[in-house]
Amino acid sequence: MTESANHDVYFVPGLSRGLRVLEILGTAENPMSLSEIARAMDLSRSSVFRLVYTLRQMEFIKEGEQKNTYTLGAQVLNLGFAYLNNQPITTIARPLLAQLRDVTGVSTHLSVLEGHYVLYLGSHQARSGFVSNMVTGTRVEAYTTAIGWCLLSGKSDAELAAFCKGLDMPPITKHTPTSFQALKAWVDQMRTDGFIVSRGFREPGGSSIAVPVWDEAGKVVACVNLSGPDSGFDFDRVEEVYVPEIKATALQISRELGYAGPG
Amino acid sequence: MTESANHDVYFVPGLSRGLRVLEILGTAENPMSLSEIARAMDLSRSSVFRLVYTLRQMEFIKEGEQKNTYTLGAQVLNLGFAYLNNQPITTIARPLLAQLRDVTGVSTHLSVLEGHYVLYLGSHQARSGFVSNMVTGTRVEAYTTAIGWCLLSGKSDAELAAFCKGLDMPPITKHTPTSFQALKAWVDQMRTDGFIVSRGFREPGGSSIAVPVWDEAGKVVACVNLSGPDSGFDFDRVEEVYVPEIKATALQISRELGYAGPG
DNA sequence: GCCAGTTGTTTTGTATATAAAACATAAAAA
DNA sequence: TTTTTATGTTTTATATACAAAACAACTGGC
Repeated sequence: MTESANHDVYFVPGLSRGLRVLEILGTAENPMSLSEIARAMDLSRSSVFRLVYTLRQMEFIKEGEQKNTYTLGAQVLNLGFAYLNNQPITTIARPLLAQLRDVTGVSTHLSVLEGHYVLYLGSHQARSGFVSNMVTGTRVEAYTTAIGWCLLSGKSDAELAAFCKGLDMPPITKHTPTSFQALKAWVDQMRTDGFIVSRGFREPGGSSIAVPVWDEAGKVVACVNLSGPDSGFDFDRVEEVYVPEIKATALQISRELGYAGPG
Repeated sequence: MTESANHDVYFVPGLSRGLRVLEILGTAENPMSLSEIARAMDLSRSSVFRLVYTLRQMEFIKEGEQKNTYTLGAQVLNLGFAYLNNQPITTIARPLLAQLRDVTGVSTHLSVLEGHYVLYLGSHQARSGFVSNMVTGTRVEAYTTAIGWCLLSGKSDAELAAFCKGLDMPPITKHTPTSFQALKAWVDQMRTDGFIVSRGFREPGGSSIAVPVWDEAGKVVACVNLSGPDSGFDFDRVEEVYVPEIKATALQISRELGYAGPG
C-alpha cells in the first residue's frame, strides 16, 4: 500500500498513483478537488494534475457538481462487474440463491475468501422483516464470522496456521476466536458437521447458517449462507428445514461447478 | 479509447495502459498470459511485464488458475462499489424499490443516464416468474428503451438534439426511434404523461413502466421502472395500480433528494 | 537427440515523464 | 482598496520510465 516502499525496478509509478487516486476518491464521501487529492496522496499538484487529466480522459473519473472537483466515473463500475462476471460461480448461483430465499423466507448470500476477508459476491434479501446490510462487495474479517470458518474449513491445518500467522485477532464478540487454537476449534466443528449455525457470533441478535461449496477438484471455493435477525429465524426449523435446504442449494451449485464428490 | 491519439503533454501513459490492461482482462472470459495481453494491446512484452507487475502488487489483478495467467483482482470490486456508494441515490432508493417490488410483485429497477447509455444502479427482482436480466452495472443504449426516453425527458430540445448529434441509431425493434424527430416524439409523450408504458418496445414480450426521479434542483437524475415479461404484467392494473404506486415511490425518492416541486 | 518458436525476465541507451518552480487567476483577509 | 493565501495550469531541467535487444527457460515438432 505505502508507495515509498516500492522502489522496485519494474514498478510503474504513474499507474500506481493513478489507482491510488481512484481509491482515495472511492473512500471519500464527497467529490475532491485536485489540491485535496494532492494533499491526501502527499504528492505535488502538478503530478496529480496529470493523473487527473489522464483519468478524466479515460472516464474513470468525472467532474463533481462543483467545478474543479472529481468523483469516480461509471467506468470503474464496468471493471467491478467484469470481475463479478468473470467469477462463473456468481451466474451459476444467482437463481439458486433466489430460490433458496423464496423457500426459506430468509436472506441468502454467496461469499468467497479473499485474503483474510470474506467477500460477498451476491445476496438475495428477505422479502420482509429486517434485511441484512451485507451487500455485494462487502468485506468482513474471516476469523470473526461463521461464514469465514466455513470458508476456512477447506484448508489443511498447516494452511490454517499460515493463515493465522501475523494476523492479529481482536475479539468482536465473546465468541470470536482470538488464537489459532480457538479458530481451529470452530473450523473443526464445521468440518465434522458440514454446516455451522451462528447465533450472535458476530453480531448480537443476528444469526446465520453457513454451508460450503466445492469445485470440481473438491476444494471449498465459496460459502452459501442464510442470515437474518434472530426474530426472523425459526430456530425449531433449523435442523429439519433450513439445513437440508441450504445444503441442497450448495450441492447443486457445487455440481454445476463440476463437483463429483458426495453430498 | 484509442491510445495513439493521446499525445497530449499531460498524458500519463503508464496509467492509461494499466487501466487498459484491466479493461482487457475484464472483457476476456479467461485468464490471460502476459504475451496475450501484450498482443491485445499491441505493446511490447517488456512494457506489459512492468504494468502487470505493478497491478499485481496493488492486487488489482491476481494470478489465474494456470501459472503465468492473470485475472481481475477483488480490488476492482472495491472501486465499483465505492462508485455505487458514492451515488447517494442508491442507498436512498434501495428500501423503497424493495417495497415497490413487494407491493406490485414485479421487478423494480433504478437507473441513470451515463453518456448515451442507461446505467442500471440497482434492481429488486420479482419473487416469482421470469426475472429480468437487467442487473446492476448493465448498460443499454438510451435511445432504444422507454427508460432511456424517461431519463431524456429532463433535457431541453436543444440538449436532446445535441444528444442525437453524431449518434447512429439503428433500430432494435419496429418501435425504435431512428431519428431525432422520432426520439423527440417519444420523449414528448413522456413529458406530457409523466410516465411511459413500454410493451415490447425494446424486447418482444417484455414490458415496463418508467417514471422519472428529480433532484432538489428539479432536474431528472434517475428513473424508477417496473419491468417483466408480459405474462407477469396485469395490464388492467397498469393505470390504476402500477402507475400510482411507481409514481409514489419515485416521488418519495425525489423528496429525499430534496426535490420540492409538485408530484 | 536437435532445432525453431514462444514464453517470462533482465539489461541498457535514450526518449520522456516528472516535480520544482514560475505563472495566472481567484478567493479571502486586512 | 491592497495584500495574502490558495488554487489550477504551464514551463523546463533532470531523473527515470521505456522499448529494443539480449537472455534464459520452456515447449512442441521432427
